[in-house]
Amino acid sequence: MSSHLLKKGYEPKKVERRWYAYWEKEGLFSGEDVSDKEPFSIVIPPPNVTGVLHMGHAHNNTLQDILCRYRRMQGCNVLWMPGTDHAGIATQNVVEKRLAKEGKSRQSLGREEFIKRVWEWREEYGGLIIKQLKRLGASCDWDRERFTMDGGLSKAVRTVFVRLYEEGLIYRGNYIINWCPRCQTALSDLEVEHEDHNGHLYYIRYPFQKGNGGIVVATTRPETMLGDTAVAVNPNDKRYGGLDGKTVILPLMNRSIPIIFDDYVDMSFGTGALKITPAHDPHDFEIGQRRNLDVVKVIGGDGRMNEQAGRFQGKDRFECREQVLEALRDEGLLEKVEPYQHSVGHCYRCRTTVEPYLSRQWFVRVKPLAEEAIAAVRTGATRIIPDTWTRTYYEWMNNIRDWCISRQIWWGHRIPAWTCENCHELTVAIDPPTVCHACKGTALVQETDVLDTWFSSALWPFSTMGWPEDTDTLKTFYPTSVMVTGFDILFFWVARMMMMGLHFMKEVPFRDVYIHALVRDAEGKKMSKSRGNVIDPLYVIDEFGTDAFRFTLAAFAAQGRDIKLSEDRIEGYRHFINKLWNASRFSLMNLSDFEPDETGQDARDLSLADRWILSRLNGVVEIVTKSLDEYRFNDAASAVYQFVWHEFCDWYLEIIKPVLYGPETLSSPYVTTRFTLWSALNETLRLLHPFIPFITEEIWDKLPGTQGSIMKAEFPFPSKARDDREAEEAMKVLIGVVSGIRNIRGEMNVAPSLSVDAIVHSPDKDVRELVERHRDMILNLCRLKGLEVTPPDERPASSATSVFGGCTIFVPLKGVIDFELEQGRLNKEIAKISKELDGIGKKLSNEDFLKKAPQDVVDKVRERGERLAEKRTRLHEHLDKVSHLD
RNA sequence: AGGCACGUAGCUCAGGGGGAGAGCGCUACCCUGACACGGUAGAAGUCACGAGUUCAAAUCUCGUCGUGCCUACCA
Repeated sequence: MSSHLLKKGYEPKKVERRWYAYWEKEGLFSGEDVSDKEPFSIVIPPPNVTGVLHMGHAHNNTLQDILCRYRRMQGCNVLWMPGTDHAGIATQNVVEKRLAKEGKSRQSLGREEFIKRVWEWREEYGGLIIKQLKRLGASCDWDRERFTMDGGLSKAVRTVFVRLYEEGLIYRGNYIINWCPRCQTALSDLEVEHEDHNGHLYYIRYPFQKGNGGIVVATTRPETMLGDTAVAVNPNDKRYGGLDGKTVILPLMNRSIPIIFDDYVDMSFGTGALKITPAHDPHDFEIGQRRNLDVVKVIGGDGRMNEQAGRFQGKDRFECREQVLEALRDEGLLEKVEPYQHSVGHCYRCRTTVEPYLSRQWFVRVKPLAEEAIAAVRTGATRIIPDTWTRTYYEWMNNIRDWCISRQIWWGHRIPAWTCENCHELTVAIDPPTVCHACKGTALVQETDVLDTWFSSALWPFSTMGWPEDTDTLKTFYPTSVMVTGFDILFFWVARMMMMGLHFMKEVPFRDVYIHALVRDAEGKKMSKSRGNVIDPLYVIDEFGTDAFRFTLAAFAAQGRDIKLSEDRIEGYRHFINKLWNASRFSLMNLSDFEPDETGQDARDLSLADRWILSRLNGVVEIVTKSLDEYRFNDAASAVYQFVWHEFCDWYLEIIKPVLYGPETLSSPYVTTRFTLWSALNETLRLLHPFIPFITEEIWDKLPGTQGSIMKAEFPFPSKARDDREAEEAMKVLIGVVSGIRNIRGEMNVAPSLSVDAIVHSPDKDVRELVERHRDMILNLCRLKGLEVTPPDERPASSATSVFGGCTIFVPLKGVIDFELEQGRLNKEIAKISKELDGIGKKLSNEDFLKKAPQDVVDKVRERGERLAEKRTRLHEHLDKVSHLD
């Protein structure tokens, strides 16, 4: 028997590198475009090219990998489509920062040169996160790696744009959009993050043009008053009756502006008078449209006041606010200032306060698209899991507003629209047109804006598969099986993929959407760089190994609850990996010369323990399979953890040691035990592989009788035929007896080195025979020197007692028994039983319970009551004896 | 302002109408020939609070309190 098969400690680093390279080399991650096998596909939520792997990615991709490896082993044709996202604003920011270090700007380079630099940057650094995903063990089909700016995907983007335009679902127009003065681009509503802000409500008097007095308006943004073109009041507001047709003088600007009546105005807010700035507020804009008001833009794209702002021109908008207030104070027009909390929008990329800004932009009319997307979930074509998110999805889809898709940046898909310099008509086309569609003129100038990055992301499930070509990949793998993602991009991405998928593929992009939780720090706070509480996944992998990390993530991935992660918790699961390693090491030591074929399968005469462990294994396989099918990763992980540690290691391995250590290697028990050990380990490894791919492959490789990668082995499947209730029931009895004896030893302070005797009384002949037949096992597990099994008989003198099932267990402790200790032990047990019996008694004496509860429940309670009562009686008897000298 | 989720052992969380569970931590003993990243045994909970439904509630309903998150065009 040799012990060099596995090293004493598991060394993840080398193992991980070796096996990942092997898997890649052997092409084990490849999906087949044409295959008879059942397809299973996932498209990866593409990380930003600028990204580095964070906990969110690690969690997200671990779950996807578990699913992919699971399905692959089940015989599916699996495609896990990988790739990255060009992340327009983020990437542009990164490259601009680098340029700044060289003393350059994107403007100084020019558009074309700048784009070239971005591509160069991408070549050099863009692959970082892909490498990191590989360290996680991600089994993506890397040969298919996509990038949202690739030629094929760009073609898909242009195709979609043109078709939507032609269908009237894309339009261009002047509207108030969210503008980031730092990024100098429009943002969609979703890209604005609202935060509560402790500001002020300023009350400003606008004097009447004629006569004395004036009207007081309230605003949080006094600088916008420079662009006011009206003051509105509610027509029902008695305070302002008779002001119709009156005008006021706009302070500081000395413009005369009308007082108008509009239902929109809330009488109860402020003074009931609302200043109207159509160019800088979405509602004001609407009112302005309705009432044909002038539009005066006073803030420029850079966040500074423009030439319309009079003497404030050139000032930053916030600086201007202070100066406007100062000026109003000087003129005595600032009536009062109140502290006021309101929410302020910030750019999700750079945190700059967003400016509502009137400009010409491109929009998608999403309502019609959203209707299809709502219906798809309602009919169950796509399931959202957990179900609670369905409501959120509907809520958002029902209230959806048009999507601003144009961005005034350079990095991205340039909008395929050309303006004719001659007739100013737009020509929209997939490929650059040579003539204007209207006047046939040839002087065409392309739109300079690019598309929102999410526009191309929305096409990801089919653009990555070759659309608009009609490819085999699409035929085989679309719709994808499941989208695994966090709720933070449910709207940004999932909803939009639904809309685009349905519209262009006429089919949902995915059957299931599994929404997982966020990974937080140990205190439940969101991990963020500024907070300094991030745990770097790569550090974790280096420190604890990928498998321990993955298993932790799976074990904590309960639906609907965020994961609070700390190093301690990962360390705990490293112990599990180590346990598996050592159990395997032990097994391999005893299987070194084992050949599965040499054991006649039919001739096997399995021991009770053998039958038990195989039956239990079947039970775990059932739980794992069912749990993974329902995306309950934590249930799967804890079931397998429980089995490996507390059944396979704690009981099975301990039970079989004497057989393996014994001299009789030709005996039937030796042969069958080795066979069972081998099959159980073999199956357990396959069961564990999706969660912890590296260590299982390493052990698999060393396990006799296995061929090729474990990735190609079959995932275990549960079978009724393998359920062995009889063996499980019998083992329950033996485990109970062993635990009873151990309990006595432990509580009575019997030194572990001391061998004692035990006596088991049972009125049940079958139980006696069972215990008798496994006396060696019990002797060994309890360190006994003798075991006697008899029908209930005279109670052995000077002994401690334990009652389990029908058995009464005695451990004679002549001379060493501490009567007080024993009494305490018995009393405690009796008290526990009595308390339970009280409850049961109450139930059984309740007429209604007996009448209305289902019969099987009544029977069960009654039976349990009898059992407990009997047990208590026996304990009482012993307590009596122990109390009256022994 | 609305909406959603969550309050179960010291900590992190499963469970979801009929016997309160796990992991970590804790206590005692043990380096027994896979593993001290280990073994054996043990202690520990008014299942947030209050009502209701029910023969029966940690579990279902309503309310209260607390904690998180999301949405929103409250000047």
